[in-house]
Amino acid sequence: MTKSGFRPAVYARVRKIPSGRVATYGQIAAEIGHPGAARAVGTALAQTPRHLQRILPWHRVIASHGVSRARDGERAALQRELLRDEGVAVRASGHVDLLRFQWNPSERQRDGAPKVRHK
DNA sequence: TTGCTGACTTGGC
DNA sequence: AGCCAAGCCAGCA
Repeated sequence: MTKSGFRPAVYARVRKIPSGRVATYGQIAAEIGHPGAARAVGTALAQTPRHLQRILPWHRVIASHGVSRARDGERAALQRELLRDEGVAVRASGHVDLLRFQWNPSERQRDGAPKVRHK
């Protein structure tokens, strides 16, 4: 395959992320067969065409340490708001508990109310 | 082809 | 806990 179609693959994958769950850039990259291309995934989303921006749940894609680095930008603010609205707990610092909210393609359902493990 | 850029990741301080 | 430096990869001039 001469043309991997990296970006289209990214968009298709992101669109499958269920509400109330999140995925990391590295995770998306690995899922489409390009492990290590986390950075490229970020670039792809940054260059998302207008017609896709409204149907693409870009806010469900976060960095491994939490919400995108641009936490001072409007983007991050909106992202936190959208995620929180879907039931994802976003801390004030912007980081998310991936152990609870990270989307695992292998496990169907499990969305909406992730089990809170009490110690 | 080379070189630079970026919504990243990991490891070390 | 947060900040810095190096390593990765795809897209574009």
